[in-house]
Amino acid sequence: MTIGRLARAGGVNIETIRYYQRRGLLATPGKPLGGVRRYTTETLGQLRFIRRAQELGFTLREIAELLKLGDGSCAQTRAIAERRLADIETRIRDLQAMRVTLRRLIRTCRAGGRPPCPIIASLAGTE
Amino acid sequence: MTIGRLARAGGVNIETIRYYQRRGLLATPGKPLGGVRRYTTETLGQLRFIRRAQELGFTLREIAELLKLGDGSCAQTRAIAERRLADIETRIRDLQAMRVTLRRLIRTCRAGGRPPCPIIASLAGTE
DNA sequence: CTTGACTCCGTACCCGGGTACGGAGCCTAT
DNA sequence: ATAGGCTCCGTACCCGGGTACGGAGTCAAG
Repeated sequence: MTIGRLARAGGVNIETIRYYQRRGLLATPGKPLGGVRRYTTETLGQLRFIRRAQELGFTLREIAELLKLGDGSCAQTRAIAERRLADIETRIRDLQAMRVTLRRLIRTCRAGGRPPCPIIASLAGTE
Repeated sequence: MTIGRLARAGGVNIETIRYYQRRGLLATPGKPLGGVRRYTTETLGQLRFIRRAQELGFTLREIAELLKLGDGSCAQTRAIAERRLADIETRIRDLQAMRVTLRRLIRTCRAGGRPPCPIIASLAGTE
């Protein structure tokens, strides 16, 4: 399979595949002297691995680590996953705090009369 | 107050202030012909406004809008806040879905015996 | 009136995750 | 055998939110 077909099969841009190769996430197959590189379904599997891992919030750096570890060290893999989970939980908490405050501001704003707008007032610190 | 003091008072880098000026978030006071620009507590207030809005998840582009609207249009301000809130809620849901999956994988991994690692297997699609 | 700290300004660079461009070479169907 | 489509490769650019650098100018305290 050529890079174009690989890209379509994986649902990504051709340039994204080249980018992953540069980042060391995908191997670049040798090309037959002035010819065109060929990819196998193994590469497609790796590409899908990357996309699935991204959907779980792993960074490309972590995905590279996971791919390097392979199936070998369950404990190290789990450590990466646990770091990612901790980070996700922090982000959820931060966003929930934002949500609470925004909801309150919007509610006050809807209820309130004319200016000063409570949202602006709150941001300005002149509440 | 000079830019350095403004930066310290606002808890940001000097370069960040210049950046906000370039982005149109902060006005650049005129300078006295070959002298040094002076800032007032009003600018400090705007700077704090920006940081507070950032903490609520507003982008710099939105903050620029909010500052331009000022205290005038409560309805438009609220519309921006509602868009931000909707976006935050989407992000929370996405992160919660990631969390559920990661937790499950980590639990399975901890429980499981030797390879294949369930985390890797799941990402590889060979579950 | 000099020294040291600060400011000004333009420009370039950082991160992460890509996307775009363009000329040259290859490959396949007609 | 030639046209069209694809690939290769280097390089540059995008987004958002900044940070860094370096030379020249300014300002205040000793």
